[in-house]
Amino acid sequence: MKNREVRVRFAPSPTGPLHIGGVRTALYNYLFARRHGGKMILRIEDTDSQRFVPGAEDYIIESLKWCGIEIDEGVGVGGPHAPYRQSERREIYLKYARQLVDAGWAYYAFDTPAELETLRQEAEAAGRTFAYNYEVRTKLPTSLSLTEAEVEERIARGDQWVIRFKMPEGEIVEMEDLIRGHVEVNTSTLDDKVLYKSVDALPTYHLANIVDDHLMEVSHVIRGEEWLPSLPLHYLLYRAFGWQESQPEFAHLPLLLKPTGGGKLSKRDGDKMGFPVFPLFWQSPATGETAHGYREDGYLPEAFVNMLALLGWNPGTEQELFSMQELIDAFSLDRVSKSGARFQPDKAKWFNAQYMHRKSDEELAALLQPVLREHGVETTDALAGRAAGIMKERATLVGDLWDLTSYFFVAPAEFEEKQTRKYWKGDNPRILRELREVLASIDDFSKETTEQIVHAWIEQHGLSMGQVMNTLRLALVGAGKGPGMYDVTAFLGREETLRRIDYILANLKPAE
RNA sequence: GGCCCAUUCGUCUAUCGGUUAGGACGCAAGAUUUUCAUUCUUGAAAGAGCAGUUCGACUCUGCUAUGGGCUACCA
Repeated sequence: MKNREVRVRFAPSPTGPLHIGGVRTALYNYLFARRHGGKMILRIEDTDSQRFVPGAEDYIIESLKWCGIEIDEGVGVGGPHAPYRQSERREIYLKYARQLVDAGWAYYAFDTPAELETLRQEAEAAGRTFAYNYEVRTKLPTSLSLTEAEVEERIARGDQWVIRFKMPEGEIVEMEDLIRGHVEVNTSTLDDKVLYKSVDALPTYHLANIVDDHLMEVSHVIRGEEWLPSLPLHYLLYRAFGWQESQPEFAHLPLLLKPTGGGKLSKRDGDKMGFPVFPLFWQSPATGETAHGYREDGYLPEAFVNMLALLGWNPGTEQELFSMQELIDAFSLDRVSKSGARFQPDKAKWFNAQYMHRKSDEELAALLQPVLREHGVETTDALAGRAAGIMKERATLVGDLWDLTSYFFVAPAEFEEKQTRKYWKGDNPRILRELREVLASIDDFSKETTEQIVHAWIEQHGLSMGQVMNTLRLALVGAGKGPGMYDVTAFLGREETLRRIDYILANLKPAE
């Protein structure tokens, strides 16, 4: 299928919050679509009525929106192939399942769980692995072993049934994966997967997925590696339907692994090691259980997306910081790696810090204002931006901004003990009193002028720079933190600077 | 157990038969410094093992080992 319109889909199941692995899959689909001028489809695969979780769909949509992953077609935006929620497409699938039965590619099965269990135990007793395949299907009540009349009767009287794919025996399926290359599998090692179930009148993933991808004219299926084992089934389904001509190309993405130990990344890892595995905060409607999200934990979406993009893909250059547009321009499936990528929380922080450092004062004001309000501080955007701008180099997460800038807005009422012990002793209070008079005489309280005058005064009196500056820092900040002192004095202005000095002189007893 | 996929510094990765195996995170040391950071410099740190192909393998092939995924009327 050369030169056909690129149409990709992200097709999550609404069984809970979207995991960052899922976000990455969505991102790669999006980048691929945009890179090739194609369409990005969002399809909700809610064919498991048992595992449906209310709110999960909204969560998915909001997560993608936060990341800047735009949907061209699908749930929430509509499109020519609507509906895009599989539960709303249920009447479509039975027809296709029956088509397969009629063509001899599938069959009705009436077996009960008990019957299956008996066979499973027999197999185990004989030391064989149980699989529902060519060997066992003839031993069970199916449309292959029953007469047509019997089948019709069972269906008519309301027996539960499923339609299973009749997996061929001893055939080599040859497949091509855009990331992994040539893969082949012997069908004898596969089993007869359920395609449709009468209990809830819904298809299983395999059927719904193939039918919808075909109907929605999907050109490339980009999904997680956990789907690789079912690729032969999917190939066979395209063949059974006679859709080989329009069969999409496949790309199976490497998995995201735990930071330490083995296995896929899971929610528990995040809780245990203190980093989010979800893009947004989540609260389970059933248990009330909550989970951290990158957004609420103070990560910027650009940083989050940048970090995720580089987990399993690289541009082949040494560039590490990418805007979404740069990612789109550089993205290519053949630079996606084959092996699983271990998630690294430290790197996520590093990326965020890089983006924090690059924010303008205006952008920072928008980030800081809500935090300030939370702490009861009312100030202008200009001031908030200026304070954040002075301190942004020290920030990793958005939330760091409060601790970094609070003293610009709130005068210290208490003084850090360590700093007090170190600097509020000996001659220092007296020196500060003298410094107060120097400062009081300065008309132009700009950073440069103040620095010039104070430094000259320090030199003239043969004082220690460290002693004077840190004592002043204690007075103005209340602790041993903050930017250069003249940033603080200039921001505070003369009146507030003097007020804070008077306060410490009047209220803090020198240490001994 | 069976099937499939994978395997370069601790981690993410570059290398597409010939390189002093490069970069980044993290770590260590140093410089800067008025606190805390930032920044800069430097350093330690890798081709799973064994065969084979080849003049020459990290790169190709096979086996082994290890890791991972799948093995539901879940996706």
